[in-house]
Amino acid sequence: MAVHRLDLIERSETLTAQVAEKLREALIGGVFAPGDKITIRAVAKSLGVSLTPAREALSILAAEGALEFGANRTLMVPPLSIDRLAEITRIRIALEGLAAERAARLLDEREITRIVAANEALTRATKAEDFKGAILRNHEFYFGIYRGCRMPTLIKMIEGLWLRTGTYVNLIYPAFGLARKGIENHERAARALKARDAEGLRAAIEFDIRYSAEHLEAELRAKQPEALKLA
Amino acid sequence: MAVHRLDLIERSETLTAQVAEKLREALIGGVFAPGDKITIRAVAKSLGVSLTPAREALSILAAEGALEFGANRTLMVPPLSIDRLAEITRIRIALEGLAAERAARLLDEREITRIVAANEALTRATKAEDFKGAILRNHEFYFGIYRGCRMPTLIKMIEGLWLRTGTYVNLIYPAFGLARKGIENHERAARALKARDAEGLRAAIEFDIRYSAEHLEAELRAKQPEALKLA
DNA sequence: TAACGTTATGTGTTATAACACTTTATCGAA
DNA sequence: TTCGATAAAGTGTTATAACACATAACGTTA
Repeated sequence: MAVHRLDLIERSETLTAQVAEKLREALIGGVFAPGDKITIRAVAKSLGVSLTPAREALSILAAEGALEFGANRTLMVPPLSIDRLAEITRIRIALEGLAAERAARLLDEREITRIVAANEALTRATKAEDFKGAILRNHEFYFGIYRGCRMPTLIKMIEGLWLRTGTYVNLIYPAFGLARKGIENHERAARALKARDAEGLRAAIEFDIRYSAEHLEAELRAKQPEALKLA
Repeated sequence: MAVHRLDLIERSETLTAQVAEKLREALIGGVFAPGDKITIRAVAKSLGVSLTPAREALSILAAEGALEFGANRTLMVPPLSIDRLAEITRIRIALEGLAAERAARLLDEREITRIVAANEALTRATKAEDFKGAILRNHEFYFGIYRGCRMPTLIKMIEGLWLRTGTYVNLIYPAFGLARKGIENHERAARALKARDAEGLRAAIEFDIRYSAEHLEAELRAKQPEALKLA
């Protein structure tokens, strides 16, 4: 048999997967407000698909925890209570600390330089008050590190957690992004990374998670004290 | 208005949710073998529902990581490679350690006595070689503890992790359950729990996770050395 | 005007049909 | 018998229709 090595035909993703991805983007992009009800038909119509893939995508997002069921089986963007933020923060510290520690040991030089570059781009974007860009760079920086741990299940779980706070991060980033402390935290992480200091990187990441969570919590208390009562 | 206090009508769960639950039970019950292909129509027919809820339930299970996509969008019960087991074990230690530590501080006396009772029932079932019962008691014991941490998101994540190894635990339990060491581990956890020794409980749980993972790994290497190569 | 019943609209749920693609079975030719 | 083409069955994907239930709008009545 003549063995010509050909690239595989790329199979376009299913509509369900595309809808789910669009919804994730909208969620971290701040398109929805916390507490917004999301209906199947609205999603289907706005993306030009039938009910079937829209509904399936929504139930996937719900399974991932990015959406939640409200009364009467309606779906909504979950509001973030103080308690829930505290819980997510604890889990993030455990999981992202683990990922960071292992990544420090496994990342190769090329990846490290790319991550450091993402961090510099983040600093520039923040100073230029380009918040959309900063959020993207921030994601690149963190997940550039996490991908280094070579634990795909772990990475997927961390992504799920980020999705839950994504809406809020978007809401408060302007105030938070300008804080000098945030940039310092990233610098510390970048230094530990370059030195391959696993414990140091873990500490820096954990500190940054805690720091930004405190910032977000303060913002929550200020802007919507009723978050204390919400589920 | 005559205010007669009536119980609320119980709304039966959707077919989708019921199918998903049945599948989870089958997965931890050892009905499927790792690598088995699962088709939408087979699930639909065997449970007497149409394609729609069957398909939706399957995609939820896939989102939870309990099922995986194989070639050509087929769904299958994910085989457990040594690497993947190692990854899951690391995550479990991080997450279940966190849950146990907080639970030791928050559980009340009534819950603790119920957990200890579940452990005693587990020991009895193991000695009587009632493996089905032992697996159930084991679940009760662990999640009795974890529920005490009052972190619903965390608990759901841990449940997802258990689902991934469920099939295998079922396969190897007879050999594992009889190990005296396993019972000792549980006893140590129960003692720490009664003493409200958070650090001790975390250590006991972490040790038991590591111990049973080693046991499972040895079994994997013995029974199916090809697991090393599988994804 | 306020409370209530009625109708209309919106919404989640489920079944079914149609389509494209893959896998298996079948069968004829070398 | 074996290889390869063709037919058949299987399978995932998607759209649509029908149904039950919830909510909103509307008008009627006291």
